[in-house]
Amino acid sequence: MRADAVKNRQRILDAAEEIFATEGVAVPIDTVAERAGVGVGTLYRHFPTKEALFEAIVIARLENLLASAKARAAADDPGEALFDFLHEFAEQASAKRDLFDALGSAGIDIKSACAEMVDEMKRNIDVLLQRGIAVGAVRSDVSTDEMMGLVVGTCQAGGHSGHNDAVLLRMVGIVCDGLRPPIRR
Amino acid sequence: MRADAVKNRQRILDAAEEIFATEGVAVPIDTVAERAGVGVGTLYRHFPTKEALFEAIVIARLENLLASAKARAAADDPGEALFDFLHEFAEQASAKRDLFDALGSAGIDIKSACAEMVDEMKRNIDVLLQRGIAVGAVRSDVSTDEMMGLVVGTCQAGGHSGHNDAVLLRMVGIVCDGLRPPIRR
DNA sequence: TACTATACGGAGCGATGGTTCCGTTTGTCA
DNA sequence: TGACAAACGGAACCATCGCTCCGTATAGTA
Repeated sequence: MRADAVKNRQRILDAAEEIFATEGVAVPIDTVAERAGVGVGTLYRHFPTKEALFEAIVIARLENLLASAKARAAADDPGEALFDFLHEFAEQASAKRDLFDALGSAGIDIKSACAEMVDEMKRNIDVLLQRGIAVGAVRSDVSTDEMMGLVVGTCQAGGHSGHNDAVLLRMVGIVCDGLRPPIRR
Repeated sequence: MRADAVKNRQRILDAAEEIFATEGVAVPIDTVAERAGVGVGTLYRHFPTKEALFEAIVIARLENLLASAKARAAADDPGEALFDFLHEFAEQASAKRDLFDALGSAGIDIKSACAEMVDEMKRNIDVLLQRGIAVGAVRSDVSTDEMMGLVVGTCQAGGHSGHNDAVLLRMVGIVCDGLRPPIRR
C-alpha cells in the first residue's frame, strides 16, 4: 500500500470518528471528506460505502464497551458491576451520537458486521445481568433487551433535549433504581 | 367551500393520521397524497407545508393526552394518577410514531403551534408530578423534563426494536419504579 | 344548460446527498 | 531520473423529496 494511501485512510478515519460523534450518521459524506482534507473519490476508494465507514467507527466503539463489559464480569459486587457498566455505557453513547444512531433509531437496521458485534455485546451484558439477578441486586423479570432499551432510550431522550451529562447520569440512575428488585412498601 | 374540497381535506387528514402513525414524519408527502387518493397539488392547497399537516395531526393527539392529564390532576391517589398517566402516554406514543417524532428525536425542532401545546402539556404533567412528590409517592429529585425524557426515550427504544405493547408497558413500569422514592436497603 | 370561480392532478423544478468516472498527480522501483 | 501502476480530486450522475405551476375538470348558480 502506498504511503499516501495509508495516511489518507487514517485521516478519513480520524475525521469520521470526530464528525460522526458530534453529528451522528446524518452528516453528509462530503463533510467527512472535506474535514479529512480529501476528495470524495478518495474516501470511496477506502470505504466502498458510507455505511462501511460508519461501521468501522461504530465497531471500534463497541469493542471498547465490550472490553469493559468483559472486565466487569468477574467483579465482586455483580449489582454494582452492572450499574456501573450501564452508567459507562450511557456516558459513551451520549458523547458519541453515532453509537445510538447505530443502536436503533436513525439507521434503518444494523448491518452485518455491526450485528455480530452487537450480538456479542448483548451476550456479555447478559452475563452481567444474570449475575446481578443471581445475587438479588436486580429484579428477576427483566430481559437484557429491555434493560438496554431503557438505557439507550434514556440516552436518546437525554441527548436531543440539551441535557448535560449530569442530568443524563441522574436519569440512568433512576433507571437503575427501577431495575432493582421492587420492595414491598 | 366546495363540497369536493371538504371531502378531500378530510381524506387527507385521515390518510395522514394513519400513515404518520405507522411510518412517522419521515414518510414522503406523495405517499400521503396517494393514500388519500388525491394529487400532491391538492394536498398542498389544503396544507401549505408538510409540517403544517404534521402539526395538525400531532396537535390533535396531544390534545387527547392533555385532556387525560387534566382529568387526573384531581385524582385521590396522586402517585397512581401520575404512573397511570405515564403508562397511557407510553401506549399512545408507541402506537403513533409521529408523536415521539414530534417530541424530540426526528423532527429538527418543534414548531410554533406544537411548541405551545407541548408547553401546556408539560405544565399539566408537572402538576401531576408535584402532587406525586408532595404525598411521597415520587422521589423529590426529578424534574418533569427528566421524567418525560425517560418515558419518551423508553417508547423510542421500545418502538424500533420490535417489542410489543406488553414489553413496552413493563419497561415503563420499571421507569416508574425508579421514580419512586429510593428506599434504604 | 351555459358560465365561471373554485378545485383538481401530476409533471416538473430545485435542493440535497450518495456514488461513480475519469483525467491528473504522485509514490515507488529500477 | 524515467516510467508506470497506484492513488487522488471533484465534476457529474442519479435518486429522493419538498414544493410549485398550470392546463383541465367540476361544483354551484342563474
